[in-house]
Amino acid sequence: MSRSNPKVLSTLERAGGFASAQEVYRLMQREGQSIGLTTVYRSLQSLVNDKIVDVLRRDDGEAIYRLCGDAHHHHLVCKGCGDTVEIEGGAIEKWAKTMAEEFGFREVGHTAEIFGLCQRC
Amino acid sequence: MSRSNPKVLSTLERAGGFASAQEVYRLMQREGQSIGLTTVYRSLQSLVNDKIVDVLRRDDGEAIYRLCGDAHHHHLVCKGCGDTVEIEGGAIEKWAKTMAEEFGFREVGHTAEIFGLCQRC
DNA sequence: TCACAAATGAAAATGATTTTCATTTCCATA
DNA sequence: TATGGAAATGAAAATCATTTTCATTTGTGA
Ligand SMILES: [Zn+2]
Ligand SMILES: [Zn+2]
Ligand SMILES: [Zn+2]
Ligand SMILES: [Zn+2]
Repeated sequence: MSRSNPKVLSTLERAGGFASAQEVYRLMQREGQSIGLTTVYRSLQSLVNDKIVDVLRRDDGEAIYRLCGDAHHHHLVCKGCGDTVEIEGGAIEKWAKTMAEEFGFREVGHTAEIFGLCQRC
Repeated sequence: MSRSNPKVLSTLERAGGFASAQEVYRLMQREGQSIGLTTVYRSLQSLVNDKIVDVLRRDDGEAIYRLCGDAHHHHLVCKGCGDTVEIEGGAIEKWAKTMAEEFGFREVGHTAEIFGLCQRC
């Protein structure tokens, strides 16, 4: 195993605590940092092992890395213009927890997103 | 778009209603059915569009297709073995509706999924 | 300084999925 | 029945994220 390159973590933070390996890599490139894509992948994997970040999957299958302990929230996204509202998910948090307990699941996470057409669209 | 090849659906059923495109393809090959991988992918996609199957992601990113009833529901998925439980989402339905109203969104849909480790894993 | 382990990254390999495109199968209508 | 166009098919190539290889560089303690 290898240790995580600290610049990868700080870039993930700067990206809003939520990005794919490719996105972290491109962001670092744009900022003029010299790093290899391989190192980005290895560092993110190492952060996952250390439980410093979570890994989820986008709908298209790309892995996205999420800083743990980040202020957890959900999104309301407009299908028309892409406008996004960050929303509180209290009801969902409870629901996820209840369901997981009921079926004996551990180390539980969840995804939830609402999409529709905003007033302007 | 194209219509689903009926043999793909019946193979998915025979596979226990839960398999990846590659697995459906290999199964059909083994059974001596002549079909192209492309057609398997297209048929599964079409079944997803028609809401006859759900699509989820394995931990490794591979898409798995799952036959499901037409009633709206959500999933509790094991990150370890892929085992899936269909669950009721009453709390979520209400939450999505409330949030959408609050922000004036129309034609609203949502996604929600819980993942963790099941008892055996 | 030296030796050795860890870190790095370019390039190649992998593997699922999508795209291309030429061919075949259907089907409605004359 | 013949025929023209639309839909379906699949082999091969392209795509794209991710992993593996491997040679090189860097760091560190003796
Ligand atoms: Zn909008
Ligand atoms: Zn939540
Ligand atoms: Zn399990
Ligand atoms: Zn729902």
